[in-house]
Amino acid sequence: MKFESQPSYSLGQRTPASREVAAGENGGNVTLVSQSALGAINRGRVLQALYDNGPKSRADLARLAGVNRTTITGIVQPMIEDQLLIEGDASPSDIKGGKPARPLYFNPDAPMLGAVLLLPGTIQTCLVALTGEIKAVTKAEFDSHGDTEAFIAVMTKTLTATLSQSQQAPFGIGVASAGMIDSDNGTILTVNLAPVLTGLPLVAILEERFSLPVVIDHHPRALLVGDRWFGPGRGQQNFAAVYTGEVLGGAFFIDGKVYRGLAGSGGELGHSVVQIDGALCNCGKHGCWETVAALPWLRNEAARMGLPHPKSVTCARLVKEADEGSNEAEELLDRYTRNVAFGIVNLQQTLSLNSYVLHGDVAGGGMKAAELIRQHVEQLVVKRPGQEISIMVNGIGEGHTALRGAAGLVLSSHLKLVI
Amino acid sequence: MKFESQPSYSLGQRTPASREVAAGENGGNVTLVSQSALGAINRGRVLQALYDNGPKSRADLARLAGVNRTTITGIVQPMIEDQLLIEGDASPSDIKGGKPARPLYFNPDAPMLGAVLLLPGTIQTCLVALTGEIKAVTKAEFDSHGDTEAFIAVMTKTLTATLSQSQQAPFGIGVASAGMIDSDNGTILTVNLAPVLTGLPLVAILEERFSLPVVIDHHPRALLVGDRWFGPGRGQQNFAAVYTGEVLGGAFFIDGKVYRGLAGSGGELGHSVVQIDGALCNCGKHGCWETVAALPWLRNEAARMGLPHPKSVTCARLVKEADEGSNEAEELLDRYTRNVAFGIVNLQQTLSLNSYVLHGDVAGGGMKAAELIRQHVEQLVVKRPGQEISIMVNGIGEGHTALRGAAGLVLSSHLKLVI
DNA sequence: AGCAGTTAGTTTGTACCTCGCACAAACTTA
DNA sequence: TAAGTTTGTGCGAGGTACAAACTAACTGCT
Repeated sequence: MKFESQPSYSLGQRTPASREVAAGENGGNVTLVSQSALGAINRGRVLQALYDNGPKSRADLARLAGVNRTTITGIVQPMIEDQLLIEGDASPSDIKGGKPARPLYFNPDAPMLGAVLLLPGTIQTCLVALTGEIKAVTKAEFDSHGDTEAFIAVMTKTLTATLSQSQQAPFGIGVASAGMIDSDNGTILTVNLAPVLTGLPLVAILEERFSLPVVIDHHPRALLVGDRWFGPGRGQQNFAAVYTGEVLGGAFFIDGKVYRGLAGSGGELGHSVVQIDGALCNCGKHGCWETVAALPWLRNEAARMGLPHPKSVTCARLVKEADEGSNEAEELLDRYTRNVAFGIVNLQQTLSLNSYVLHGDVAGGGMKAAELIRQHVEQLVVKRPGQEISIMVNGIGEGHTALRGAAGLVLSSHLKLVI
Repeated sequence: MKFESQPSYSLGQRTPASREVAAGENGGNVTLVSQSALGAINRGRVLQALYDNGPKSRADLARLAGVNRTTITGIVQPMIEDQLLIEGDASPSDIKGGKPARPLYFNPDAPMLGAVLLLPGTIQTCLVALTGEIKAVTKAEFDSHGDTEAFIAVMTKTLTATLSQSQQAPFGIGVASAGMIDSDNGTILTVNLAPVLTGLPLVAILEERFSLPVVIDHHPRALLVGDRWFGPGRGQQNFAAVYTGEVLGGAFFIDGKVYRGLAGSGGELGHSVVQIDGALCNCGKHGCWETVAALPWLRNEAARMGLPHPKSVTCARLVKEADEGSNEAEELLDRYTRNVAFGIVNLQQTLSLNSYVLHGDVAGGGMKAAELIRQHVEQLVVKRPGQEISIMVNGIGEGHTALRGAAGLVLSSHLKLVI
């Protein structure tokens, strides 16, 4: 009676409406932790430790988690029987002798994760393996100003095309979307340039059509999660993802949890002020970070300085031209990275996360841009003894990071990592 | 065998070294939650719900926490027998009839909390009742540049004088200190103007002398905790405390937890940049928030504008003079509050906490200053539907809020609110 | 006055979780 | 071959929350 279609250890519901349970808050302000919740939490933590640290024996996991070996056995055994985990070949013994350990890791044939990237006019879907490998990519376009039914039809068709390429059903579907997202309620609030999506309860729709758990979050947060599970943020407990491009955005991983803020806001860094009464921003205010560290500023400055083809200037191009000996490019790159640094400095002074992963245009500048930014940040931040700031780059094709992040959203909610 | 000198439900150890347990991290990155920890967590949450919501019956608590009534009974009964809680008189029945509820609340005769406020040259100690009432205040001075042993002697004497005024031992001792504090290790890193404190492992010292659990944190964080337990932040899950004066500082309460950042840094808002290449700051950088929203700026501007007695200008005085009809005061007040607002705006864009409690000079300006700041923030922040920002003032004598906060630190760690 | 209906709090039994102990299995070293 | 070491597994103990069923106490209707 241990193995029905539902695994006995119930990592995450396969049914819809898991969202309400996950939310927890029931009008009051505190919620007690029940036994079963505790079990789910601990099972999730074991899996996360396994994921972050690579194949590990039961004994290692016990040491890592600071618990009894028997506890790990109890947690892990049903997962092995359920084919989620597999036992590797015995690794050589310790130098002092002893029974050789049997490392555990995720079964390569375990279910994958469904991922959707939703940008104005385009849908991209794929399957992501637990290793981060991306498979069965399907792309489609939709009319941003069209009919809701039409959009849902395209969405369903695209996702079906992807999902049908796998034997077994995925653990769930993660959606990364541009615009303002209410991740608590699973609805898209507004997307500039794609009015058809306004107010769409996408999670409910997809859960109903595919009978799988569905999660949604906005684009920068997906990048963050992608970093956490499959990128430079793997295994880290505190870091921020920073996106630069036509707009600026960010998201934070704090104390092992994605920070969402109230109603999923938070991380709207582009419109923090770095220049009181500075240049006018798209948002109607003055001196936003976005006015000095996004691509429009870069194009403007390139034009002002007389650089060639200022309209298509990017960080990557500046780095290349600077390497080829252009002083103007070098100078502009320095000012650009310094301006980007100010936003990171303010983040550092506020949250002191110490680690930052760059995405978008500035990530195109690679290690050179990252190093310049790091130097500027170091200069502009108040030093604390023993504090080291690291700036990393996620240079993977941007769509892929977001897709992996969408998959990571599923992983996070499936592993019940949020208490 | 249920009631030894130790209560059977073990809310927090009375012995030292509880700190190591609380820290949890054991080299690895995840730690499983054990049953007993779960019990402590839930007991803490019940007490917190009780504290935040005032006297409540078992049934109400169960509804509030979303658990079974029997669970609440099980949690609450030993505490009643242990005299921590008491059962009030039966309150009138529901309109539909039914057995009248017996509200529970904290026993007024329950142990108190020891509190210490440590500023350069002065020590202040007191006892704080669970109601927030402050008793047995003792003050002393010490030589900031003197001998460590001498300081410890003064400290011990002062604290002893306070503690001896209570029949029963307090739950623990909380210390709020100026300067840079490593709250994880319980040591003072550095205090400008008081070199004698540099590197002092104060928590270990006090735990050894008084055999009580001791916690320490820095001043802004104590203000935050004071707000959370005894001030306008009571019952809130997300808010920030902002301190203005000769310097600026802040601290955050995020998702029901005090945010500390790595090694207890975080919240160093004074040196976030609001004016790229702006005025030179004490810290050696340019355009820090502190250069436009702290008292030195205010004095400077007052002098520049020819206001009377510019060296002693405060927010409180500006409000008074503005109310008496001074246009210059009105104008300067507006600019001052606008400058303060920028820091809050950046915080809001980053963390989206929505609630802010003011302390220090600007709190002296009372509701008028708060309302001005609120208006500026509203204007400068990117609006999100349904989002309302509130600016509150904690006008209690500043020392008292910090002392209550120090006591609140004990309460937080005693109630094991951090998972 | 008596009874049904409603709510509060308790008793009892059940299920779940982690832990410590003891033990078999498997390997190294001497 | 014997001793030492490490891994992984039963088993019982202790702690925790929950559901069902019960008693207590009050309201309102007849």
